[in-house]
Amino acid sequence: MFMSEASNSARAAPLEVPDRVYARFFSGLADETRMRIVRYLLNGPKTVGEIVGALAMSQSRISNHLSCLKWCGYVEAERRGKHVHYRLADGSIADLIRTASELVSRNAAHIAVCAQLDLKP
Amino acid sequence: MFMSEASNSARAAPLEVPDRVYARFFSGLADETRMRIVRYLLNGPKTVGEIVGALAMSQSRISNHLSCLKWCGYVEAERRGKHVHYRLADGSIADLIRTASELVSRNAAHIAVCAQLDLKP
DNA sequence: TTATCATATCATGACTTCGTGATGTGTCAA
DNA sequence: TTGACACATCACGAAGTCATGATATGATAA
Repeated sequence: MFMSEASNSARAAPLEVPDRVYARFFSGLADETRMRIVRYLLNGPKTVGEIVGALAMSQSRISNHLSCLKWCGYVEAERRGKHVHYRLADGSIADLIRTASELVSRNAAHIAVCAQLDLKP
Repeated sequence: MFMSEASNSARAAPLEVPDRVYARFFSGLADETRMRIVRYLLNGPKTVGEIVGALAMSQSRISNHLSCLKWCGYVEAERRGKHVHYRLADGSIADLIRTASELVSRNAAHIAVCAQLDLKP
């Protein structure tokens, strides 16, 4: 069927997820715009227009990033009439942010200086 | 002083961390090589040489990524003689990976197909 | 010292990602 | 239907990231 994967064994084993997929997943949050969207959605579901207004960014920009976030499973979309409502796909996404907060706040100033990944300072 | 930031108020407020810094932080895990290193370090501290051997990658490649991970606060280094031992900087990094695991495994196949972020399928 | 092992840093080219502006799709009301 | 509104998609140029190979640094032993 559609997108099967290692479904030959009797019981669904812990399903070894390749590191490449983990990296892709985290790259969903590795962008300022997407991070702002996700954190804005912590306040509850919002339409695209609301997000565009709140973040003061172009519609195509927001829409592009939303599609990226949706693909990675961070958000879910639901059409209601002319509007599309986006919400965080799972409560544990907030946990993810929270855990990161603790780690980040310990050396935020340090990380902030890093303009490029290869050229840290 | 060096790298001050919003340190004018009497009490250290929750220290509003800009989204740009969160994004930078997560970009530390947004690379397959770095993810492999981090997950390998879940087994305990390792020297650079051990990591190079285990992941079968060039020394400069590993070293570059380690310095990136160190900068973002994922790992800490300690020199002992000729060797440098790297370890995860904090126990909650394992939590981060664990939380992500649950989210990822729900649609690993979906994420895996995403070859490029903008060009999803 | 000098040689050697272990690790770090750097410049370069290939590749990826981002934002923008233009255009496409879907929905509803008139 | 047509028009207008809300959103999605696309191509392109600018900027960022990665792996590589060469070179630099640090530590120990001879």
